[in-house]
Amino acid sequence: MENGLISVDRWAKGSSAYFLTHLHSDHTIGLSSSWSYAPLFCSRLTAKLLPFKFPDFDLSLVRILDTGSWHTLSPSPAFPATLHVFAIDACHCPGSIMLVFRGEFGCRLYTGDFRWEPSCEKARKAREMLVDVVKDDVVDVVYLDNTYSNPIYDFPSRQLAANRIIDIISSHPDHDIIIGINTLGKEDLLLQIARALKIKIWVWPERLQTMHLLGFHDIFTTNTTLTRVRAVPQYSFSIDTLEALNTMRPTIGIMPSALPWVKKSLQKGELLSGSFLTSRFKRGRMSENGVQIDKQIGNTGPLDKFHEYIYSVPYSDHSNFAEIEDFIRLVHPATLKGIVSSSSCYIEPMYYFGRLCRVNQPIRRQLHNMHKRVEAVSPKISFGGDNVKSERNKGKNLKGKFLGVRVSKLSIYRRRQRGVKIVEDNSLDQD
DNA sequence: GCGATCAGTT
DNA sequence: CACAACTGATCGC
Repeated sequence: MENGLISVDRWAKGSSAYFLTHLHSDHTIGLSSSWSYAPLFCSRLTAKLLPFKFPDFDLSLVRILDTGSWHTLSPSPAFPATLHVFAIDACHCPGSIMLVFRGEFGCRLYTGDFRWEPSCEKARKAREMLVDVVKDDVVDVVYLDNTYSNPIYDFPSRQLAANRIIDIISSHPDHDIIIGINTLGKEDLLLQIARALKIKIWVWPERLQTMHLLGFHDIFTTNTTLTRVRAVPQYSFSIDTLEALNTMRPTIGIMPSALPWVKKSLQKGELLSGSFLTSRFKRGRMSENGVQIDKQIGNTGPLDKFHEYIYSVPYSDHSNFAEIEDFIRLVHPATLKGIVSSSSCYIEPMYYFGRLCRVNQPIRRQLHNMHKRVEAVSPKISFGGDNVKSERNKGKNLKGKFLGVRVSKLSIYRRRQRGVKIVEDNSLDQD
């Protein structure tokens, strides 16, 4: 397999520069404390958090990409090309960025994981920044966070979901509250809860350290006697946990996640015809006045009750279908590639968004026609993880058949790694 | 011990 | 069932 000049969220040897969009573990497969192949570019906040995840990481490799300005890598023995890169807040988790690259290969945008809601001020600013960056150029390729690039995925803004969660908590004034979170992300949700209910929030000790690194000093605590709201690792959040807790004190759990809600719709057989939840949230989104709608949503019945003690609220850090569509319309790239391909609901992004691309239109470069396209002798860039099924998996599947075990077709495609390889058109390396 | 991969969990 | 994100077991070195 070819290695490119640069890699994004991909940590195999062979590139001259590596880019990290954010610190979730599905984007750091292959990265470790002892990794040292080449300089690593990331946001300031990611750089700050990096040693916490990888304690002995060689920090002399780290290069900060502040958002809002171009950074240039000039030719040198270590980096044999000129590359311009621009980082923009992806609003996915603290430190997350999307990246615009300009080089011999043209202009390419790697979204990383992102959520840009129209109602989010930070996202609006990021969006303006992107408009400014690409306004005089054509984006040749968008590498897209296509996690939910299927119209069946429709869920409300994080603001609406947060309000729903706050309502659930305030309607259980005598209950302890457990909220499942991961090692990074959903801080805004917890902040809003703390602010709205004027309470502190318990987190586990490592998470408190993260909160301190993120600059939150007075909101979180590791002292259970100071608050009835606790954010716990999602991994330790289960029906059993909640049932055990309820033998001690009345406790409810809240799962801030988009998917159980999809599941619920599926169970009701309403998914394909448009679920009641979908239409409910659509009404909310179409309204001009978000605040009033918040209350409407918040006051609706226990539609998100998942279990006797558990509520599931569709709080997602990935863009929903409508937001992705809006994003593609905005960027209007020549073509698109998904960075996730393991989903059973996966549909080639061009299927839905191809009409928003320029593939069938004349591509006219304007100001930044920096170069002619050189016939690539070899791929110049290789981004992200590859999403090609491995020989090993194929073998495993065959074995399954041989033993008469019914192996899910999906298992062949199971890939946890995120990201994509970027190579020159028509020069895809074969595995 | 380390990294890579697989299996399994919410 | 699925998803993203994570933990833990296992294998090879």
